[in-house]
Parts: sequence; structure tokens; C-alpha cells
Amino acid sequence: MNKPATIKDIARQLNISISTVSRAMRNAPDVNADTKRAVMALSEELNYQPNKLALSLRQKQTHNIGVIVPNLDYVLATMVKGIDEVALEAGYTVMVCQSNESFGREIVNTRRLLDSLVDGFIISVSSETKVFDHFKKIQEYQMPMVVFDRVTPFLKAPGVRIDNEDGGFQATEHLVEQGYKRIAILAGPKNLGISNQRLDGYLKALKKYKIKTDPDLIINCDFNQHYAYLATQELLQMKKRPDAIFTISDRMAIGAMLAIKEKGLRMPQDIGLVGFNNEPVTSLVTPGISSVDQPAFELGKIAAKLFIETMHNENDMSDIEEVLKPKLIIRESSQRMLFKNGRSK
Amino acid sequence: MNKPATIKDIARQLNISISTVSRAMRNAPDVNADTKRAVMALSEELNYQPNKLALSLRQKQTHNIGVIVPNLDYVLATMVKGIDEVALEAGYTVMVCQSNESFGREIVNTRRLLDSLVDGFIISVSSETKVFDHFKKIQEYQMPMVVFDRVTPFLKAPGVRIDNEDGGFQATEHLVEQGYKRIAILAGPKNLGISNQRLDGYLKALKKYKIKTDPDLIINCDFNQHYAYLATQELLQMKKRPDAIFTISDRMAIGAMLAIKEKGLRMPQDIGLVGFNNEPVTSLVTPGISSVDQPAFELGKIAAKLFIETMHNENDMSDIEEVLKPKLIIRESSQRMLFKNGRSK
DNA sequence: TTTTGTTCCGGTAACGCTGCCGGTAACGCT
DNA sequence: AGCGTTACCGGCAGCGTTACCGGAACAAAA
Repeated sequence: MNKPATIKDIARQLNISISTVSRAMRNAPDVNADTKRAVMALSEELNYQPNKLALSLRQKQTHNIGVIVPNLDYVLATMVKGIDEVALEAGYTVMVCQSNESFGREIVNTRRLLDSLVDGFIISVSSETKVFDHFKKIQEYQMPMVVFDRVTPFLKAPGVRIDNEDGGFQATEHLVEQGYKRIAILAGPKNLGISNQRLDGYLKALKKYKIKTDPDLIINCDFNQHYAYLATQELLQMKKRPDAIFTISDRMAIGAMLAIKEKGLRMPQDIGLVGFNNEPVTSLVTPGISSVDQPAFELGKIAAKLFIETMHNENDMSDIEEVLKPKLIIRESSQRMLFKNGRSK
Repeated sequence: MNKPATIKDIARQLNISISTVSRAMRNAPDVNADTKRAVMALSEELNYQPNKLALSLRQKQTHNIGVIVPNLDYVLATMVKGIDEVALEAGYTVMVCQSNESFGREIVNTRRLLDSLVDGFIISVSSETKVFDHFKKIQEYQMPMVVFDRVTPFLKAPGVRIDNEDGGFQATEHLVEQGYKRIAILAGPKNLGISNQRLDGYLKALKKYKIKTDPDLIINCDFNQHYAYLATQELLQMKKRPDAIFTISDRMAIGAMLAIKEKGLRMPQDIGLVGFNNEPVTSLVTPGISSVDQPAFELGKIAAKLFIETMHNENDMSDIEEVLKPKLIIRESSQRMLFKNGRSK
């Protein structure tokens, strides 16, 4: 066979009308059982596949979901896998587009998918994005849209995220409990929600333990290993240098670790370190890096479920925001107490 | 605006025919400049976006590329980024599907995209795949198809890959030069091309240096950290245990490293280790793991370029196979000579 | 016999767009 | 005046599919 078969071909060969074939295909009630069988048999033989394009054009839905992510690092790839899982189950195909943390790329991708390629979007915004018009356009077109991981108050849409504040709090409280006094934080870009929420958790923990916050210990830098490396170098050159660092991503933690090692400081004795994401690498380096684990796969699945609900549900769901709890995984990089106890014994 | 505007709307409002609007849009020569301007102005105002579905249905091409990958680990994600880069430039949108190294999933994804969603495929086959009928179907439909990274002789299509044999050779030769005598290899699944090619390189290097190959030192195991860990444990329990291990992926190298450390052996003094892929993690662990670097981003770009060429080119290109050279990055895990020299001094 | 109801099927229009053909008006040339 | 040429535009068909309507054939009820 050269060209793929259509219902027309089947109709012609069976000497029936295309309407009947169409109905038989969809197992409609008002078609004779024999006819149905014949259609099925022939369509099998011709290897008939319904043309999705025509179908989409006709019924104005594509059964595709546009997924826009800033990148495909460990966490996001895991989330996408979760989305994929649920979407496939529900009969949707996902189109993944990476914005590369670039605002311009995000716009291009959105426009592209918006051109009748998808029924809606599942989005995690780029860190560069400060204007959300291109996403609002999605909503103007009445398209369902769900945000995940990186949600923002500027976008009114159902979403799922982890409790970043709690994560930041857990990490910081743990460092306090381990006896660290001057705890620095490498926060991410200033306009990024997850960055600020983790910072809030940090601040809340300090407040709880009545530790004064020192603005010099709060560094906003890009989500990037090298910047974290540079920032840590600066931190360690202060006259009153911090004795612990909480970085809001593991990539940044790695950068910090490199700077710390270079300086000849020991973890956790001289300086404590906690990261975020619980990427596999944290358990592979020496010392292992304590890190806040987030249920990424689960989060992806929930995002897709929310999307499908939004599709099938008429009423407004934009108030829904599911929040998953993260969980600090403690490794060597922050366990100073082990050494303290050892010494005092 | 509620529903997106169509050329029909524009035609009606301007009191001209649909055809004229269509021509004006495409900047056809035979339409009055004023009419053209009016159409442009109104389409701007109505925020008109041509309906891609209708277009695709009409001219039987979607300008989408289906990308099927077994997973989205570091290397593949980088390759996909390369594909994305070139594809976007050329006006194509990519649809990424993960098969999760599952044969069944691969089939489902292929079928889905095949249903008139894409103009062709760029594929890296799952490690589970031993039958290629679903991919051959793509070719039966006359669809362009390019394979990358994991190419297989069972699929006659233009492709791009790295010189895996050379990579295996470089790694093994390096170990030999460092004075290791009993070099084991953790090869991947037996049916996987990249696995066998790297194994061939290993064998070739041993042959060059007249080292007898020992079948006990050649382990086929799954592409997976844990299996590598178990396999290494077994290797280290042999009466004549190997003094070096070459693993054909970094994930496996990590697994091997864990087993080695657990056993209390030192790298590189007691045992040498070389991985493959040069993932960031190799430079972060202690000791740093030597690893064969592959130009993943570049490879992705070439894959996309091949695809586009195949699209625009009528003649058969299935003989084309571009091969990129990998490059061994030497780190501590295999540099025994440093210690040997140190001792002898 | 006529009426009423089932069961099954075909024709038509439409989704949004483009390719093709043909047509009109205006102009210039013989 | 008649002709061809040019510039511009509209109509129609069709891509593959489904929704809707109407109708034939036959059986059952009146």
C-alpha cells in the first residue's frame, strides 16, 4: 500500500456509503452487525488508521497537550514522565517544548502550539519570564491551562507545586539544629516564585529560632552551577564567613561544594551544606549532600490529572492549587552533630 | 474575541472572497496592493492565526517531527536540545515521546504520531527493542526517518552516531597504558548496537596489546546503576579479580564505584575505572571518573539536519551514516601512573 | 388496508484552508 | 471597432472526517 487508506476506500470497496463506514467504525448503534463486521474486517486488512488531522479539524479538538518547560533537567524530566504517564492513559499525546529558560523561546513555542496544535497547556514557566501575556492569550482562547512546579501569582490557573516554603524551612531548621549559627542562602532569580518561597522558609526558620537575618548572607544568583560557585567564593571571603549554606537547587549546591573544597574547608565540620531536589548526584559525591526531596513524578501525574479535569469540567478551577510536601533527606554534608558528639565523648 | 478568527471572517467583513484573502495572506502576486493592505490590517486586528490543522490536512504535511527516545537522561536530553535547535530554525516543531526503554511503549508512541501528526521521525531505539516492524511501517508510509545515537543495522535509514568502537578502544587502551592487566568490561544489553560496538573497541584494544581476553571479564548487564553494582560485586569476588573496569555508561560506572568503595578498594591504585558519556556527575564524585565524552548536542543538530535534508531530497539517503568521534576525558579514577611514579620516586 | 414504528442506510453540509479554473473590466494596440 | 493582454478577483472542489436529516424497507399494530 502506498497512501494510507481512508473511510472512502473502505466505502467504495464495500459498496456502501462513507457515512455508514464512519458509523461502523465508531460502533454506532444504528448499523447492521454484518455490515459492522465487514467494515472491521476490511479496515483491518487495509490497515486503516483514522486521520487525526481531519478528526481534529472536524471536532475542534486535537487530543494533544502542550507541555512547556524551561529545560529537561532531572526534576523536570521526571515530572514530564509523570505527565506523560497519565496523559497517555487518558488518550492524550503530549508535545514537549523546552524554552531553555529563555523568554523569547517560550513565546515562540507557545504561539506554535497555540495554532490549533493542542487542546491546552501544562506549563512550568521559564526563570527569565516576567511578563505573562503569551500565557494569558492561552486563556483568552478558552484553552485549559495548568501550571506546575513553578507557579506564579501572575497566572490565574489551576496548579500543582510543592510546598517550597516548607522545604526551605526544613532545610534551614535542620541546619540550626545542627548548631550552625551563620546560615547563608543561595536563592535563585528574584522574580522566580519557587526561589522566593524557599527563601521565605529560610527566613521563617531563622525567625523561629530567633536568629537575626543578615542581608549579606542572602544571595540572589542564577540557577546555575557556575554562578553558585562564584557566589560561594565571595561568601567564604567575608570576614565573618557563614558556617552553613542552603542552596535552593542541587546544581547550585554542587557549585558551592566545589568552592568550599577549593578553600580547603571540611563539610560538615567547618561548613554545612543543604541542597534542593534530591538529585541522584547528591548521594554520589563525597560528602553526600543533604537535600530536600520533592515528589517529582507524582507532581507530574497530578498536573496531568488536573489538566484532564479542567478539560472535562465546565466550572472554573483556577483556584485549585495542590501543594505537595517535600522531605529533607539528611546526608553527611550537614550532620555536624555526629562530629560534635564524637568530640565530646 | 471568543472563537479564533478565520479567513472567512475577514472575507465577510471586507466584502471580498475567501480566495482573495487567502492569496493576500500568502502574499501572492496577483492581488491588489490596497486589498492586500486591508487584509493585513484586519487580520492583525482580529488577531488572525491560520489554522494549522486545516493547512496540514490540505497540503498533507504537518511540519512536525516526531522524536522518539528511550528516556530523557543527560545525554539524550542534550541531543534532543540539539534537534530542537535546528528543527525550530527550519520551521518544524518537535514532538518528543519517551518510550521508557519499553518496547510496547515505543510501538504505542509510534502509532500515535504516525496518525498524521508528523511528517517524519527522528528515532533512538529502546534497548528492549528486538523487532523493528513498527519502524519499518514508517518507511512503508514513505515517511522520512532518521536514526540517531542508537542506530541498528536492522533499520535502513540515514543516521548519525558516535564512533562507539573508537570510544571503547580509547578507554581500554588508556587503561592498558596505565598498567592495568586484568581489564573487565560491563557491557550493556546484548542486542544493543552501541553496547556491542563499545565491546568491540575493548576487544580490539586488548588484541593490539596482545592481552588475552577472558570471557569471565565480559559482563552483559542492563543499562542500570543497580545491575552494574551487583555485577561489580561479583567481579570483585573472583579469585583472580580484575584490576580495572570499563563500563559503557556513567550510570553503570557509578554503580561500579559504589561496589568498589564498599569493598574498601582504592581507585585508581587498586582498581581502575572508566565510564562513558562524560556526564557532569563524573567530575563531581571522588575520585573523578574518567569517561568517554560524546558530542551530544552536535549529534542532535546533525540528526535534525539529516532529517531536513531527507525531507527536501528525493533520492535515497539511507546509506548515509555520519559518525562523530568521541574523546576520552581522563580523571583520577584511572590514572594509576601518577601513583606508580610517585612511589618509585 | 392503513397507520405506526424499527432498523438501517445514504446524501449533504461543514470544519478552515488552498489550487485551479474561469471570468470581468480596463487598457493598449492594430 | 475589434482584438489580445494584463490585473485582479470569485467559485468550486476537495483534503478526511462526522453530525444531522430524511427516507426506504419491512414488520407490527390499528
